[in-house]
Amino acid sequence: MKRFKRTTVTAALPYANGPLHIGHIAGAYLPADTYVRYLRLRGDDVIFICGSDEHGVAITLGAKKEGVSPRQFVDKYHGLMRQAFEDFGISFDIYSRTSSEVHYETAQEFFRKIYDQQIFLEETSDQYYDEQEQIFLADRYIIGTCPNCGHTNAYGDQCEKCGTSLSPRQLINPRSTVSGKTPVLKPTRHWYFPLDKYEAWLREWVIDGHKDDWKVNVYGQCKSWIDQGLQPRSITRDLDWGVPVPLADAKGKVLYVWFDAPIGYISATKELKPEGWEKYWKDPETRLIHFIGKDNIVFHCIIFPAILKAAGDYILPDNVPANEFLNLEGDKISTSRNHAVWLHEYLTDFSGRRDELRYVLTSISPETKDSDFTWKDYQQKVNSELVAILGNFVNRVMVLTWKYFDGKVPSEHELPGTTDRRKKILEQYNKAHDELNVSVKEMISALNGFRFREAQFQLMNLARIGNKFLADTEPWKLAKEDMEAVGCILNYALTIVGNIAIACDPFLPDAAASLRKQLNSSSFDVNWKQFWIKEQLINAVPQHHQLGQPELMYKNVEDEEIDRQVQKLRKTKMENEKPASAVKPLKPEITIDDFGKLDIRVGKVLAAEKMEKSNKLLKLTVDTGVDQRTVLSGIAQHYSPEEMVGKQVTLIANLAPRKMMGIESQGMILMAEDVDGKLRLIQPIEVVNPGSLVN
RNA sequence: GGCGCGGUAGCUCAGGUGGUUAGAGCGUUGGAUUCAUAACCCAAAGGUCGGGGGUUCAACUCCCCCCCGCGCUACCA
Repeated sequence: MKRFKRTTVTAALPYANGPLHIGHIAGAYLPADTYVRYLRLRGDDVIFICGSDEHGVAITLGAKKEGVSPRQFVDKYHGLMRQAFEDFGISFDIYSRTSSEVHYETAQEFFRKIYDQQIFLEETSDQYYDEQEQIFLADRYIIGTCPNCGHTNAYGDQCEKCGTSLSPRQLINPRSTVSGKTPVLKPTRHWYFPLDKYEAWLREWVIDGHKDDWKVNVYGQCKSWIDQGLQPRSITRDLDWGVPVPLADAKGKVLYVWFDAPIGYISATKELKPEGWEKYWKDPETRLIHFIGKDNIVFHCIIFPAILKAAGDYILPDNVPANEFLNLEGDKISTSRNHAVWLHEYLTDFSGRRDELRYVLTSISPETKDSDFTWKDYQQKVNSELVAILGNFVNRVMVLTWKYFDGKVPSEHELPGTTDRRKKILEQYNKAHDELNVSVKEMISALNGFRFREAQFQLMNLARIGNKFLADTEPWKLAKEDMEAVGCILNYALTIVGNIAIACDPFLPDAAASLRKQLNSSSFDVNWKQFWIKEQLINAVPQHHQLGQPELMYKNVEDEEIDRQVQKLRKTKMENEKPASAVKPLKPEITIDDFGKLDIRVGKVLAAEKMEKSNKLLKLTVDTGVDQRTVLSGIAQHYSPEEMVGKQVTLIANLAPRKMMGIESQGMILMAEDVDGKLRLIQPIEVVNPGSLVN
């Protein structure tokens, strides 16, 4: 394995439009923090970079909704997230933001650097323009009727109701959300990054170069992207919030958020180390690691590396340990539906219990597949693992040492195996020692491989072995006959406790602090680094040392506490379900003349077949009375081709034809949409002649 | 529809290049114990390894088909 001098660790920049929830934490920040803490303890040169991602249309839209400026809007959420991270103990070296001055400079410099090499493509295309406000409308600023489900407030990039991804031109009756007016198409110029030109290079770097050291989910996702063929991607937008395109003739253009956001890692590093930042990004002996969620894979493994490559002399990520998603009580976490455990709320409701959340989230870390957080599970893991195994073991050893030796670490010496009892103790000691060293090695190897679940399990194993060692040697029984043996046992038990204090630091920093206090270790814990270097048990606590007072590290989570949380989630769920079943409001009034424009008539389906390569479209041949024509209809999930044949249908016959998937559709079949989204055919109650008008 | 990842005990997960009775932790049940936050320790029960074919002397492990979950992507007048 290649040796590196230093490591740059980044955690995905959270988007500044809402608070943080446990999904964010489990996905990126907790594994990153654990990893960084481990590297620091080992004495490595490491920096841990993060910050708020504050640009993009969603921010401007959110600001507008709250009636504040984008600046005020991001200030609020940046502050909130920053505080929550800090309160939770995520140990960033810097938590910056993309609205900072340094970032503007860095991002513009990047653009210029690539621009000057004439790598970008420039292209003019038609986009919707709001004439009243005199601005081009980004996809999110246009709403209209969703062509799929008929939802009247679908966004230009996606319909929130049916989840369909859209382009603005697909919307029926597009409206600007800024003025409410109908936008017009107008040409605008943008810059594109020619990803396609980097395909061969990416293939070599990712597909050949990282087949074995990247996680399969990450590798597979990249391969899928590259194999599908890469397209040039537009990297600018018409917007007044963002990093301005640094060109004389680019007024009103800003860098597209996905281009500027990852550069934020570099800006933040500059802010942290104005002088020495370059070695963390340009020295080939620096290892770059991105911690992200799976939604970010393509940006960090394909697009950003290509940009770094284009900019020249930057290092590329050595690994991108992306996690899958965390669910909550069996459902997806959803910010908009408020189905989430918010970090800042957890920290209030469970004050002083940061380790508990860290522990549970790491133990269910979605490393290989989506996982599920439940409060019941949280309670069980805290009570039966943190309290019963770890906390209890430490407490037993502390209490015993105080009881028999007034809190003074007993002498460390070889126990002569002069009696059967002592021979047995020696056996138990050897057994425990071997097992402990195996766990230590496996823990460290798991940390190196970003397998934090496994690593934490091995940490707990130390306490498990410790408990068994006490049960096997039974010092409380020996106390009546052989205090020398008791001393040896407790000396070793304290060694285990000391090594746990060292080992738990990356995972459970509060426990580590408590243990240092209980062991009163400030005079000797500088030596603890050896544990990480030797990768084996060390003599962590010197003999004759005076211990501190025992303290309980964890307390049981009571039923009432988790009941309250479960109730809270249930309540928001019920509130969410109400509006979902509501009937849609009336559309604006129209005149009889508006209605008269529509040619609605009854037709008969002569033939029906499934459209190839589409899971929603049926291709219908319809007898309209005046002609036979082809109509494509998005009903394949509601009706099979067989059951459509021979059916009478109602259609709009004078709708402008539209080509879909290579075939022209001449008309639109009318359907009733039930509250659950189910589509049902509209038919006359008796059979009528094909071509009968509907008035 | 295409592509990617996943589907192993109640829960969370291990199971390089196929090979004896499929493992761990937690939970459950029983036992033992009292130093300890009714914790710890021991033992047991519990799985047709998503389903169906195939290759093989032998498949959780290889191949094909199907089903389910998640994601990306196309498309939905």
